[in-house]
Amino acid sequence: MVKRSGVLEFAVLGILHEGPMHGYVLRKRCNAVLGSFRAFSYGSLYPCLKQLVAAGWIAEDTDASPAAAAGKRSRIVYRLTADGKEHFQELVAESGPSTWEDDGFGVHFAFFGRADTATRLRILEGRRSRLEERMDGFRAALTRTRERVDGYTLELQRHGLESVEREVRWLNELIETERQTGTTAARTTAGDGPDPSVHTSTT
Amino acid sequence: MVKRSGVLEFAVLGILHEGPMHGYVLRKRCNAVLGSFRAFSYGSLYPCLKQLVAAGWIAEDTDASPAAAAGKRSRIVYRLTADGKEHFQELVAESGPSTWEDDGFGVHFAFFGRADTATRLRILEGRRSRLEERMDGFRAALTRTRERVDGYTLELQRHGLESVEREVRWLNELIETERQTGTTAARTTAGDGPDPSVHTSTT
DNA sequence: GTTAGCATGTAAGGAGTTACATGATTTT
DNA sequence: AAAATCATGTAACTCCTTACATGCTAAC
Repeated sequence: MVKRSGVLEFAVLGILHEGPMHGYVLRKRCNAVLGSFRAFSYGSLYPCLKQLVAAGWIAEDTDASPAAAAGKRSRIVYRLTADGKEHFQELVAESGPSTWEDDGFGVHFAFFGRADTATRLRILEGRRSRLEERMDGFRAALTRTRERVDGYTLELQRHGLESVEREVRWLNELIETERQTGTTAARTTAGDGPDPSVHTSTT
Repeated sequence: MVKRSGVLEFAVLGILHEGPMHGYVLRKRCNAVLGSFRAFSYGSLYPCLKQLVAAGWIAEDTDASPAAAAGKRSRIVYRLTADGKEHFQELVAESGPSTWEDDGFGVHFAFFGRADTATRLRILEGRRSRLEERMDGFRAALTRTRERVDGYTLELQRHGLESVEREVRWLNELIETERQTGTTAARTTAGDGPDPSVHTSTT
């Protein structure tokens, strides 16, 4: 029983908003969108797709193109179901711990355009308070160990602290923008209606 | 067969350089040293310790303190063997992929003081070239998708790029220092002789 | 006609986590 | 004597990767 869920599931549902695809292109599209944050292998993608079908979030249409018609192994085209869209909206709005992790946040953020302003604000603020905790941790470590640790550990902690501080400033800007305008930074259209983002395109 | 290796193994061997300890304090010390980069649970620590014993990198001494002498479950004190020290030196010098990962790098860096200058330089440069690849990835993504993606994805990529650039600058400084002095930033004593770093202390 | 790349999958394993079980020792 | 916390472990599960197996189709 190889259960599957989490970040890959989320990404698949997110990508499928662009329209029906079969596994192969889905993975490419996925790795293109998530860019440098995460990459998935077929070994996890295909089993994940099956799970999502079983759960009812997506449906498979065995390719109806003329080329298929024989008894051959036709390509399977996956599309989002209504339930899947709904489920995705729940996931986007979710503020569970995984969202605050580094990985999880990158992926979540990649589909931010599909959440509404209130959700976005909540997620951004959640992430920020997580980072603030980390900052405290760094600062505590820095004062605690300043004398009895070698220069490298110190350097690492300093660099870590500065990175986190930078990200907090970034989040502050985003939160500010979000508060003022609600919808300036992006074309905001939550999960209904025609796609707010890219459709599969020639690359 | 629950195999174990990698970053936890590395951390355990690193920490045990400070002196013999039993599992409980080892984990605390570990999470203290690795601070905000990584935390381990007992569920992975204890099995890992057994593996390390089986491999001969560490040895267990059933606590010889007077309190134990009865038939009770005495606390097990782990100490590094000579083989273990040797193995750790190999691991520190290792430039395998996991070292360039974010997680792996933080942990590796935390024990940098136990590697020699040449090794340190190699690792720092390896990390840097990894980051440079990532930078290229970000830049490519930024130009590729500038028009057909919503503002959030763009923001994310920009922030990501800047973070990586910052880290590259940081690495450059470290590499520079390392090249000039070899041993200014830290009290450098590679894996022999008495400990270069902290001994178990009251906290 | 054979390499390259499209397309789908499975089996085994890796590196951990959570939740649970248990018992010893110290503090209040 | 009850509560906290020290101390050691196991079982089940998570979520993904690698390596493998397979077959189709387009390009050279």
